[in-house]
Amino acid sequence: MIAILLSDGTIQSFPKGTTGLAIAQQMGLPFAKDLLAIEVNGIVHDLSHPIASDSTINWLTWEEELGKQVFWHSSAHLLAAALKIAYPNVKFGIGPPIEQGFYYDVDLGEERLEPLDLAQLEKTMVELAAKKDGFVRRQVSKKEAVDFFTAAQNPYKLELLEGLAEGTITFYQQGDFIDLCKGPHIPHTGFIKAAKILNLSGAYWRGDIKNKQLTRIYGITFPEKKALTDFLHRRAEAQKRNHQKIGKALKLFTFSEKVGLGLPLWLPNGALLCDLLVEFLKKEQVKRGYQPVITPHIGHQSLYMTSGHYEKYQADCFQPIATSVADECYLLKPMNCPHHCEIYAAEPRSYKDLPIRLAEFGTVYRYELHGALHGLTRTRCFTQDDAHIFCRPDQVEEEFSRVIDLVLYVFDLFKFTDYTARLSFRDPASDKYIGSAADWERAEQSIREVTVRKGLQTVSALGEAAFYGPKVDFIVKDALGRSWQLGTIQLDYQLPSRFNLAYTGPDGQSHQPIMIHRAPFGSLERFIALLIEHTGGRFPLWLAPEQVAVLLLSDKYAAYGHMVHQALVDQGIRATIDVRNETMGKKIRDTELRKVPYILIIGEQEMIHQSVAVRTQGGQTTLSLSDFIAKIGLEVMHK
RNA sequence: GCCGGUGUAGCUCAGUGGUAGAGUGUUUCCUUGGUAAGGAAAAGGUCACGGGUUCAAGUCCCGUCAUUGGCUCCA
Repeated sequence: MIAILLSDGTIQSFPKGTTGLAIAQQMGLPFAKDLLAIEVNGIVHDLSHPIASDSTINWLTWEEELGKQVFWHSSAHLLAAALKIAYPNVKFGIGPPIEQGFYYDVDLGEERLEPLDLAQLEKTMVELAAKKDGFVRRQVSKKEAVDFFTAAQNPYKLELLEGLAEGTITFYQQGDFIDLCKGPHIPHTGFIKAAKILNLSGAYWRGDIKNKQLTRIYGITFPEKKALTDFLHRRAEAQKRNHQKIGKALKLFTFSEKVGLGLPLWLPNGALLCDLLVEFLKKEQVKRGYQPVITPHIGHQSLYMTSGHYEKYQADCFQPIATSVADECYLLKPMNCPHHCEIYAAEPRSYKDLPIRLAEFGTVYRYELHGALHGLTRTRCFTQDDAHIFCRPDQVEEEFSRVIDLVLYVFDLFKFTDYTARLSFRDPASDKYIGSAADWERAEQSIREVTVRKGLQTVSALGEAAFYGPKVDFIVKDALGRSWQLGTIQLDYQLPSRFNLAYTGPDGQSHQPIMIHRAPFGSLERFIALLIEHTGGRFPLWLAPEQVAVLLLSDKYAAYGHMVHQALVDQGIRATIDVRNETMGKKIRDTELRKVPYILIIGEQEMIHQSVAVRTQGGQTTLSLSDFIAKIGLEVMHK
């Protein structure tokens, strides 16, 4: 007998080699029929997996994330089986579950998937699922596996097999369909009640651009039809928060082919938003000891050779700008740091001067790949809320920690509560980095210590570091769940060395400062895009391009209405007045669609009492004009 | 850059080979109103662009450009 520690904390004895399914049935669990898989000592297994020794178990159903992952992984197999019926010559790559569903990378050879085929695929999947075929696991020898996929003429699975050791290779079969797979899977296909193919894309085999591009089919499945309907509904709702749609509706920004790809044009409302954010952060940075600097949009090409940016990112820069002087070349700046390094170098620095924090809202230009451009989140021209802190080694942790405070302050203010702080370290196997291993070790260690001390919840990512140093990136999701890096803090021992930056220490000797690159917003464009998606365009009062709209019930009250409007404008409130010949319902609707925080209705009652009828999202109330002005003044001040 | 989708009025979109459409916005007129669409009229189009097939192309085919969903990249 073995002892099983159940998720409710009790311990029970079961025969050695029992399975999750057997335990659940024996215990008569009410949710036994919903069980998808079992976690044994932290590892997810099939319900039919024999448990050999004392273990801690955890039941997995659709309600658990891990359960969903197993469900979707099995669904990928179901999709593959359906594909195999429609395209007998299809060759399979990999088919993992993802955060929302799953995909399968397939090589369709000469065939092409048409949108009409997708509906058929969904239908086939549901039909196959209804057969309730079990997912049968079978351990096979490497030879058998190689023979199988050689016969199937599948180079992808053969390549995967090369990386697998004898004794670890398993096949899963449901119905007629057999796939190389380590599992685990749900008991049978019958759990899958609804399927949707979401989209198609190209995807390089093993993520390598040098490899063949396969067709990636994204899909999602559910244990109930209604869950699929709900999912599609939520998705459609999320799409309404798309920053490009709202940006157009609220006249925030636009793009013009004639100006150029990925070059945003800020309309008055959007420009106001930019200005307000810049003004906010400038004030905040003054409080925190930053000094503003301004640098040109171009710089000598050689400047970027010195920094190393040109060597690394030549292809991602706009072509160098030639002048009438031979061999003279300027680069549209892809980064602000080299300029800031030269400002640091402009005068001799003492250890007493440090830290020096140079801040600039610097606009940079990067020639992003055509296919990578994406609204305001990926542009070829964007403004970084950039600053570079030059400090002594003994100041690194303190400075780094202060920057974290600033980033968190900003995120908190804008209610970006659901972010990931990613420690981006180098991949020791890669040669894309500059600088000594010792510097990197020191820098990564510092970042680890500071983030731990700040109590920041972090995830680590190897290979995500900048070429000159490790960083902490603050990542936020958009309406559709795509991740975008906003804030970033980067530690850099390399540029100070490349630019020969120095300060005189207490010992009278020359020392090299350490640089911290940081940007709480990251880029204004991207930050605003995420702000739009998070607020649905309903900005906090202090940021709303139009804060108050004055609506006249009829032109009989025009004189009072204009007086109210002017009083608001005089107080620095962004107010408009609607004098159109329209019904009140119409004016309110139009104003609500512009997501104006406060609507003032002016009619006879208001004129008599020198008051305003205030309509907000929450409801309506009547205030005296002066009380209203005082109220929103306070609201703006407290953000 | 690569793989799919899409491109029709300022905006949102319908239009499966036979005279270019709707809603909304704009302009003008009527209506003078109490919390999300009052009524009428007018203006508004090189159906992204270029080729091809056809008696005939917004519609079918090819190419280009843009856009969108991904892949790759992201200092």
